[in-house]
Amino acid sequence: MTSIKQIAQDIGVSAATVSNALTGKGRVSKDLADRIRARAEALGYRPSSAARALKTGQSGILGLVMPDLTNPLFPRIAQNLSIAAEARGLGILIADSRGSEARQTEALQQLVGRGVDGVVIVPQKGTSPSAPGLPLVTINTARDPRNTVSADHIGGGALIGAHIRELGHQDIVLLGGDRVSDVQQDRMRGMAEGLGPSIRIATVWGDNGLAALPELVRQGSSAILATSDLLALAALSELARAGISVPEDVSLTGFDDLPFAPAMHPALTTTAQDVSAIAEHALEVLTTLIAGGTRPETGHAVPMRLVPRASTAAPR
Amino acid sequence: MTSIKQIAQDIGVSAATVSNALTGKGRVSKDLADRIRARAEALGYRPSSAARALKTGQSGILGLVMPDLTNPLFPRIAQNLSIAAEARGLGILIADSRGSEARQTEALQQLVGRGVDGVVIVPQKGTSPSAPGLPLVTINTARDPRNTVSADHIGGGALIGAHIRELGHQDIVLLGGDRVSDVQQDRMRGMAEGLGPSIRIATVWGDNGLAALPELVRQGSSAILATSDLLALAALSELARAGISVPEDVSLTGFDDLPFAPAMHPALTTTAQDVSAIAEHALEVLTTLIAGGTRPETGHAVPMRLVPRASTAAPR
DNA sequence: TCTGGCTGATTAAACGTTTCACCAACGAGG
DNA sequence: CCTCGTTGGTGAAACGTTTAATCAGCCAGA
Repeated sequence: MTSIKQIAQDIGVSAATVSNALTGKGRVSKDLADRIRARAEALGYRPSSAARALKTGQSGILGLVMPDLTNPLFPRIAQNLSIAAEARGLGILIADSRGSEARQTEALQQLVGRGVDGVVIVPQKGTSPSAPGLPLVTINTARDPRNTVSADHIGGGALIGAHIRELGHQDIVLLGGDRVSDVQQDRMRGMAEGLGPSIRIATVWGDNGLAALPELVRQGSSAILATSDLLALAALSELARAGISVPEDVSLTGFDDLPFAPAMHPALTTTAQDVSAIAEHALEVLTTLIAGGTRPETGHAVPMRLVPRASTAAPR
Repeated sequence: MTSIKQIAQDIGVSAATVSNALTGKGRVSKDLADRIRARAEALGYRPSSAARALKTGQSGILGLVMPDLTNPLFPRIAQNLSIAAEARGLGILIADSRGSEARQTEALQQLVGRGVDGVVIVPQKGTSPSAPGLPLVTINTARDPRNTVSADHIGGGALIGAHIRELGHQDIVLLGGDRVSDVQQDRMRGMAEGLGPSIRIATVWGDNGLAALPELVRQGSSAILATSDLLALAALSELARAGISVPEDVSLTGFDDLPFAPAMHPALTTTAQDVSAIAEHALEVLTTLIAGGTRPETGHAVPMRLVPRASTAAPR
């Protein structure tokens, strides 16, 4: 354990001077500062984060609370957040809110107990958590009044909707997985907007919805728009079982461009979100919040991008 | 900020007594201890982790280094590790080693700089990182001499192999994605073991391998064993393009039981690993290591489980 | 009555930084 | 020669815990 006073003793100066030289804060002659830095380097000196945190009240660590790490999108958020944090010299402490809202607030408490400087949270469906006195940014959906940044789910849905409309489809099925999710609601709303008024739209949910797809296609629906890639894959399987082929008999779209989307057959038309931009913006807001800045009054929506592939075509 | 001396002052005792009462270490009368705890509770007291870390030299935080969070298995490791850590009152700081080995050692340095008590690492393919003086456990494959715990990839492969053998297949294709990966090598070895000696086995890799599949099936191969679910999905698409159907014309298996495996058509036969058991064991070893204990001389292999689904059947 | 051994609590130092107030030296301006 | 501002550096306190050493009572046994 090389400490600051080790260096001070070696060089023959006071500990305060070493601290000043290393942090560049006080007044130290150029020459002496160089010698101190050299000695620190030679000793492999690492400042004790604990001591620094104790004195300054800042730990340099941010918390990240996520509902369920098994959702394939969240790891990407975590990764990009971690990259963005590192660029700012910060660390990321993870906490899993595992389904329940109670667990979510507990996780938040845990993090403050560990002395994090701020928190990024992807809230449980339908909740808007907050912690008094703790800088906190939310990644959710524009619908959440507390939201700080999110992908533009409505815009992404509109992209899909417009794509399908331009192909000439007139009779559409919207397939959702979970009514409670704001995100999925927004995607659906966007799809409806993108499709426009003169198109017939049916909306179905979950497993019942999946089971109903073949019958809907037989009744004339020519495109199925799912609110997630996983749902689209399940739909594809359901259709295959019924002898319906994509995109010949019916077009199919997903959402999120998960790793398996291009590997499907046919490759899935979907929309991708710029997760790194989301992470970057979240951290930008969070750091200004920590520095005592003020939260932007309105959430920021990062545009999504259409990824057209083989699963969509003009109707027969 | 309620501190320990706030409580001490309120009750009229010394700070040391409060500390003793709260940690249960020194000698404090039952009655006084109760009053102190009550007051602490009322004030919403949270001990300063920084101060504690400074004094004790233990931060209560573990580091987790992973090669690439987008690999769908790693989030599950992270999640289970986070759960196991929390049960022990520890936190998890994540670091992404993003592909390069240089980045990996840098991430390790970062973590020690932040004062973690120990590290769990999933090493880059082909590397065996270590950090002097830092308790460290590795989740990799039995082949790595430094490995601490892993799924039994060989055993999992054997499970798949035996399953296929029992169905009566005689001519098999093994499909790998990446020659460098120890994990994939082990899975292949296990498959070969499970299949036994009297069966004809061809091995192909990556995109070239994928492209060769239809021809191999036409030449008589009746089962394709992939080293990952994603690869299996890609294979399924390739076969569909060639008009080959699964499992009628050829059986197909994956590895890992990712979320999309049951949603495929046909649902994919695969093997699942007990990630929570792996995480639990990793943390068990790490905590004893931190407590000054000694590392078990040999790595622990957590058995995998066969998940038979519709993508495998007897050959025609 | 003295010794010794408990019990319950206190004192003070220490962990490694940061930071504020202070100081010595020095050259310049009057 | 005195004052003043600047430069380069030191001293010491403080952040909130933990912990070893100490101490005041008190009771039991000799």
